[in-house]
Amino acid sequence: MPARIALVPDAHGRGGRLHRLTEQGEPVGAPLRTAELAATVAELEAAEHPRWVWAAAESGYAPLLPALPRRLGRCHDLRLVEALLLAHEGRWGAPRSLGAAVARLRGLPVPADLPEAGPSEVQDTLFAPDRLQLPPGIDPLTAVLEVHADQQRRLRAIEGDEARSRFRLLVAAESAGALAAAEMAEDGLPWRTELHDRLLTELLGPRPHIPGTQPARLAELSVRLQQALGGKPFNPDSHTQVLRAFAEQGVRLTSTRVWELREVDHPAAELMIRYKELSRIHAAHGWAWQDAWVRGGRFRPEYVVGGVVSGRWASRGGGALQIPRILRRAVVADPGWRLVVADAAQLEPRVLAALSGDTALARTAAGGDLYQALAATAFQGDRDKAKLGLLGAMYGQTSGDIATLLATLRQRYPTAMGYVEAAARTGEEGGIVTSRLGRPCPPPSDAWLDQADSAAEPGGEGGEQGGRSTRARGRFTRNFVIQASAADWALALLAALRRRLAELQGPGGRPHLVFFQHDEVVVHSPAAMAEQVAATVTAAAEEASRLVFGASPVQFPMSTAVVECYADAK
DNA sequence: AAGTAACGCGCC
DNA sequence: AAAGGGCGCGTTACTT
Repeated sequence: MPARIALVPDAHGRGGRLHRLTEQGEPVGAPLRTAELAATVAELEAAEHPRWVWAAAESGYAPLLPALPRRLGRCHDLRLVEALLLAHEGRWGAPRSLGAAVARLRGLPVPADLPEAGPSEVQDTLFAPDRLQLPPGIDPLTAVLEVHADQQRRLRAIEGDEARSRFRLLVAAESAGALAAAEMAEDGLPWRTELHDRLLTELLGPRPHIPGTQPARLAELSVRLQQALGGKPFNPDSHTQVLRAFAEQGVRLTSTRVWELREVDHPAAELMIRYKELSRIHAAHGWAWQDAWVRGGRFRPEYVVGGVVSGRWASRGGGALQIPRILRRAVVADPGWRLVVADAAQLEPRVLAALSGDTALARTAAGGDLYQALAATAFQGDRDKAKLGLLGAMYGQTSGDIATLLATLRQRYPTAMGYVEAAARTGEEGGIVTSRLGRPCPPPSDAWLDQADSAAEPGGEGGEQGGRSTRARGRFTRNFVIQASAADWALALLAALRRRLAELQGPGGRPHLVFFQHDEVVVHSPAAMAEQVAATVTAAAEEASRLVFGASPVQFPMSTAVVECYADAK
């Protein structure tokens, strides 16, 4: 039975073409044409459970979703895999569209990737540019077959059995992420506009009738600020004007950051902090945001799989990954439904323990609260110190009182600390580090070189340890191995979870993922199934740990809550 | 008028 | 002496 099916939607209408493939990418039989692509795909999914091969989920999957009775199980997303392979091959600048990939294969001029679509373009699929970027005269299905076969060849050519099988796992997990991202964009996060409204009104005053006007509470704070700073009018949103206003009262600030304002002994400082808090909510997540991003009781952000070099996701529009905690009050399950909110407890230090094979740290990571356990063994029970020290080790921080904490960690956990320090050295020397599954970091870039120029050691002490930019890259690679391996794990979790959720079906409906944020998932579930979903999340986390880290003794516990309102989780 | 830099804050 | 990883996004200030 053929393992894969390539799929290409028609440029117009609901039809498309398909072609069965072997695992290696050789076409089997003749191509199929259908006038109802979604229906045909659904039939083939039920009968053959293939791995679907498409140019990109945006064009190959998202348009089918509304008409598909069930979600698809597996895919190979050519654009995401192309990006992974190009990075693996060290070709960082190269475009990754289907058209670019096929042009490279045929020795044609390689088209640049299109800039990412804005929200207006997303709505307007009819006139959306053809994002496949195919060179003229090349049939899209032919291109899919050629590029897929080439990618399978490149995957087979990866040196080392272990490295190759890990990278294949990465390819599968990244592709599963494409499925999950498209599905979450389709389903949306339950969002109660009336609760959001009420919250905004409590904080800011009623919604201004005239758009662009300041809400009452902000206007009032502006006035009080002005009075507290000598009465001269100034714009509290302008850094320069704020600095000047404070300076005229004899308060010299180097910035308008909140932490700096907190240390200022002047009545205006507190007002300024409050103003910044509220104006941020108004500007970033106020009524304008709601109008733009919430429709039909759902917040529908657009996720960008692999949008961060570490493999973390990014989002486009709506700031999906930066929703302030206070706004979680507006995220409420539908009647008769629950939100199962689960996050991996202290994911990154556990990843460090598993990555480095530090058995002492792994033992510490066996129980519930890793920082507490670490504090008990190494920091006389001081949890804050333990946390600060470990985070410092993972981020490359060396300031303040961190040094003694780091020394303690180095002594207790030489293997783990040696691992991050080796990664930092590799980075400082200009080398490449990779995640557990083989996602590589970018090479030293102009950004780091520029930083070297602009920061050219004004102290003049000369760099026996190298310059600021060298150390910055060391911090980057030090953190990369952990952040990117945590992203590997999170992708594996997501893949395992969506597969397991697809097997659950209750009378009230089917539980589905509605949110994913680095180390946290939210599942919208019929109330009667919520506990089962919680157990499924735990099982998925165990599967992810086994897949990514093999037989490591490190545990990756999920802290899970079943709630109606997102704000009530933890 | 439109694009870019800098700032500063939200999330992990 | 100081030295903290990754993003998105909205604002002002400045450049072209």
